[in-house]
Amino acid sequence: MLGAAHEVEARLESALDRIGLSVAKFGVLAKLVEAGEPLALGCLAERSSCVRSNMTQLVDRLEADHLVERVNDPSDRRSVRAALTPAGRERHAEAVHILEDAGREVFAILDEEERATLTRVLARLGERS
Amino acid sequence: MLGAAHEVEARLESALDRIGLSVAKFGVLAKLVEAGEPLALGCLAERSSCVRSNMTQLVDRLEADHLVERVNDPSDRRSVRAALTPAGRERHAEAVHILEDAGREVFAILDEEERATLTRVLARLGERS
DNA sequence: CCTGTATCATTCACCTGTGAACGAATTTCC
DNA sequence: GGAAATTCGTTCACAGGTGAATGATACAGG
Repeated sequence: MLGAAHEVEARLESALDRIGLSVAKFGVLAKLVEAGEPLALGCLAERSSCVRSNMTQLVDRLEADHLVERVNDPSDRRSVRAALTPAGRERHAEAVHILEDAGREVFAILDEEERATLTRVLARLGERS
Repeated sequence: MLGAAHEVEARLESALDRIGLSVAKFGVLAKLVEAGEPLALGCLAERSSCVRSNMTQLVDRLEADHLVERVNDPSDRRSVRAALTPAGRERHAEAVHILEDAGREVFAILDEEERATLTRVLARLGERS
């Protein structure tokens, strides 16, 4: 039963791979775009439901790709915030289109009612941590 | 939408962790129990839908846990087969009980019709590689 | 027979995730 | 004001996954 999720995830992963992204990297870019301002790594980790050490490495790789930059927070010298670069914003826009296409393709085989049930059921399974 | 799958998987993972197993390790043990005989690593990888290099490492860890043993195949000296140890068979049986309990708990919040739709829909999403 | 070619498991480098331990900075509370 | 607790990001060791390269074996065809 769980294999289906891996299957779908692998599809999105390989679609994003064509522009040098991954689901994890896209998640970070999307949160930065949504916020509209640089976010602290701890905040990004929390919104991504992962541990901080993971976000450290993810931002390392995004920085190596020149999609985000680390900037210091003058109001809290412990904190480091991740800021989108112009390239990062652009890459995110491309990824959105790719994911829309991939999503349509994956769910095309379901009818309207099945999609609705799936969405509702998965939300119920996921909401209680 | 995909977050729900990770949530459910994390639940099973933490349940299995109590007896020192993981979903991946359980998968290998289950395939060996089902086959009733030692299986070549390549065969195990194919049945687990993963690459061979991954199975090499997984069997490394299972062997370190003394749950399986590598045995040579006299009919093909390239091949290495994984054989269940008595401890492996026993651990598998414990895991089956744990997973049954965890599965019941997770799906208890769905009614009969929702479970049926979910099963059918996920099978359709997963079957076309 | 022997020269390719295919297949086996392994190793390596990498990506994504976790948790524990750490140093540095900030709060909190006497 | 200063000691203690908390919070920040990083580093490390690990689990689990991928793909590419490699050496050893098996299996063609000529």
